[in-house]
Amino acid sequence: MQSEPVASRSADPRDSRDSRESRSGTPQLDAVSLAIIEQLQEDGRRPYAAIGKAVGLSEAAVRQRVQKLLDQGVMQIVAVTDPLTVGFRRQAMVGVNVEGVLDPVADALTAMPEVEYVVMTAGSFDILAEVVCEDDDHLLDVINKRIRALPGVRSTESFVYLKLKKQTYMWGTR
Amino acid sequence: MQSEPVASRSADPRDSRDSRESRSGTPQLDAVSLAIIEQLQEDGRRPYAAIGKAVGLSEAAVRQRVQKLLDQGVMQIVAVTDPLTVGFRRQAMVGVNVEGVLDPVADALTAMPEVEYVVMTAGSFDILAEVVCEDDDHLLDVINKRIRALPGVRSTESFVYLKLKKQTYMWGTR
DNA sequence: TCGAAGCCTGCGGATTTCGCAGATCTGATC
DNA sequence: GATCAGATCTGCGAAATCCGCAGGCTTCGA
Repeated sequence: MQSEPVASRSADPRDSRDSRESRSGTPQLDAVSLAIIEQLQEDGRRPYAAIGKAVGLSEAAVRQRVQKLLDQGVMQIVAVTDPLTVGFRRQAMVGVNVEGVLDPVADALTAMPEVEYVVMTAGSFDILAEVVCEDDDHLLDVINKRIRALPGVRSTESFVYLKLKKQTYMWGTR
Repeated sequence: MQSEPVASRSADPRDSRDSRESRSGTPQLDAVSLAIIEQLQEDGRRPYAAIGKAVGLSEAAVRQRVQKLLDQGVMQIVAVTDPLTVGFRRQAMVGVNVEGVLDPVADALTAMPEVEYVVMTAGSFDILAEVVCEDDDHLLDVINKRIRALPGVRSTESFVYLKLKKQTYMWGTR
């Protein structure tokens, strides 16, 4: 989860227990957990026994691993849709430029229910945020009154969605 | 199960009856189906009986509706993760400017396995594409050798991800 | 009026989930 | 090297869930 180089993985006395965490707090996943995730990326409701057969583990072991992955927040099993199908008529990606530290702005964006996706980036924007709204008024309100009003926000640029062409969640399956 | 976009729906002339389609080919969802989707956005593995109790339907009815929603491609139930956690070290959003028609370029991007997300936008980019790669070399290769090489691509701008702050799939839950 | 289609309910039987106890393995400590 | 603690896996009933199917109700058009 961190852009930090993983190079310095020396003998850290602490990271013995648990599933070995890097200093960024990101759990280290072994090949079996990756295989389980891959199975669930194909079908989030696949039975544990079927997954177990595919990855070479018992049903109970798969169940425990899945539960742990969910608890740790490594993955979530959810229904995804095209928002346009579900009644949200306006979506946009908003590029944000920030003065000073990024985190307060990123946290404020994260707290907004209309914001589905927040990522800090390197490039001509500091933060990219995806906004899902019901109509133009709503979108305008979120961008102009709420996002641009945040302290530290220097400027924003919006990209209104015209058509969603692809949406996948299957890295690992390739 | 398919890497097919959730967005694209088959404009089949036959299914005029069915659950009533608008001319965009998008199935019209009633309040109950929306409520079911909402339940599954909270927990993709929630039992049908529990969903039925929440939306006022029998277990079998929920099951049939869910199956239909999946078949129609309205929603998918999948595991989602932060790719950085799962071993993909470099991600970027790529803004693309196109000369002429957009669709050939958008389709070419959609066909690339490293591209997870493609959307046509209004604004200073014509297309936004999210790229998931294993390392810097891979990312560089995709952006410079593959994307920029597409016929019709006038220019691109990349935003390398530093940290994913938020990722939700819960429209309707608000 | 009739038939077809869509959607719902109820109901067993097969399957899956769930909780738990015991076995195994690994690393840390002395 | 002996031992202990923690984590993980397996096996196994009991409970819950999933699944297919038959039947009822309603709508719509011939």
